[in-house]
Amino acid sequence: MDAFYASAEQAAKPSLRGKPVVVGGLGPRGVVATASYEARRFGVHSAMPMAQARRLAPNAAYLVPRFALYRSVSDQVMELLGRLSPLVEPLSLDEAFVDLEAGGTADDTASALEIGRQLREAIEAVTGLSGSVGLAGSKMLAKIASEEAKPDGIRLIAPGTEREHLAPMPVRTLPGVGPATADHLRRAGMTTVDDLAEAGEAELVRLLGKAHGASLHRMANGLDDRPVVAERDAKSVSVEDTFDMDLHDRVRVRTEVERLADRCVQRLRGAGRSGRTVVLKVRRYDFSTLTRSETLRGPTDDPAVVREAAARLLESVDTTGGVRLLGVGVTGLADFTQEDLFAQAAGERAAAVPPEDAAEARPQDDTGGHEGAAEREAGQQGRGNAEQLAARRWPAGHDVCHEVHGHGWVQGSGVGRVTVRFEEPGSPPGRVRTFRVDDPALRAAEPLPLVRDAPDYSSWPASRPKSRSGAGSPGAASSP
DNA sequence: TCTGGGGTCCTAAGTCGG
DNA sequence: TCTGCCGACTTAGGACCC
Repeated sequence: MDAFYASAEQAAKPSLRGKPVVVGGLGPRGVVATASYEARRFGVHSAMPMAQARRLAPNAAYLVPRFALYRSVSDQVMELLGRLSPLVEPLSLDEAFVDLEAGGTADDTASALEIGRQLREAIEAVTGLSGSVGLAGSKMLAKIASEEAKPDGIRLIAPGTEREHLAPMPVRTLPGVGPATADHLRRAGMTTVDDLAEAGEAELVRLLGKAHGASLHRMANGLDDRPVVAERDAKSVSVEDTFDMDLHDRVRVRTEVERLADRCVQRLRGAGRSGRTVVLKVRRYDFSTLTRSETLRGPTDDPAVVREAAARLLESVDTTGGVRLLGVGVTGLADFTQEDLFAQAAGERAAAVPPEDAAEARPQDDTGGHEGAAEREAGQQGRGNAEQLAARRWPAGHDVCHEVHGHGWVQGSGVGRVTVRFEEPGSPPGRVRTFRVDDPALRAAEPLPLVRDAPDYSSWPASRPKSRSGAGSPGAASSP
């Protein structure tokens, strides 16, 4: 999907269409998750610190991510992909590999292109958003093709042309080559994929190690036989928080570690899993990051056990100077717990904890990320002010409903006021009104579907529904 | 106002048991 | 019984991806 989060927000908020939109964490340490193509023209891109984005594009709309909305759109897209093949490998909410051959939906370039065209049409019709399609004989090349297709396009790398296609591209194009590896290669005089192919496997292994070197050499030669894997079990579960201000109080640090351990176990249990190794992550004031881990005798999903392991690990970490981020994770996942080993000890420990500390008693904290951390920091230290409370109750970009004015979204809040724009996906750009933050006529609302009365694709691809006007050719598909 | 959150994979060193 | 080797496992860190 193209600029997925930002595009979804533009589809949901007609007044933002054609305007720069930036989605990400809005706290002092937030980063950009997605920038719309309009915002990219100002130089804003994902992973950029939000403060820098605001300097580059001060007039863009800045919104908090709404994962519930993105997930529902993602489900719709994945459902369409599932119609093409049983082998669909999601990479994230907005990207997936599909093995068309295994699905019997395409077996040559012509049929693949036709299916790709139909898919883009279907995605646009069902979600209102544009997606790009890359077609090739391997995952690596399909991914490269889809990058080239963006935004709102389709691209095929024909069999037999792989090497010549890749040769002039920068090494960063290949999956697995990030800033560090690229720098390493550059110092060895290699900047293009062709340089890697010419260097030979032995040289790359010498430079980058066995696994990385060998796989890079194959990739550089256009060879990639990794299969599309439909279902992959998660190998770890973790939660982490970056604090708006560094934590200095050791007691506070410990409290946060225990909270994170509880949240981690909640997620673990939600997935029906247990884990054997507990990992503590600490990012210090100077951004240096260290991890400590402890392997238990058997897998557990007991909050008290994970909490205590994490607290023990914290003992071995020097936090003087301040803590910027804390994280707790569990790896070595299993589908069972070693109750015979843990039930008794954990039971004793749980009985020793005050009931309000039990995981079940925790308030839901599913907004994810540092906003939650910011609120706790402010609240716990008694520095919570009206601004933060308003931002918490009325997050920028979230849906609201007003008794008189209907559906809208929060444009901003502050000084005891919340500003709402009243519009919804199908409506023309709406009007703005301001209310008191505690106005009883105003309440939070669920996101509305981006498309109403979408055509029925339940028998696609065997037969296509009548396309709506304008969706007939890929070039005419609209890009939000 | 520098630098999120949730993951995966790889490497290397140390330990331990056979 | 002593020594060496090997493999498995644990731990920490780094790189990468979306």
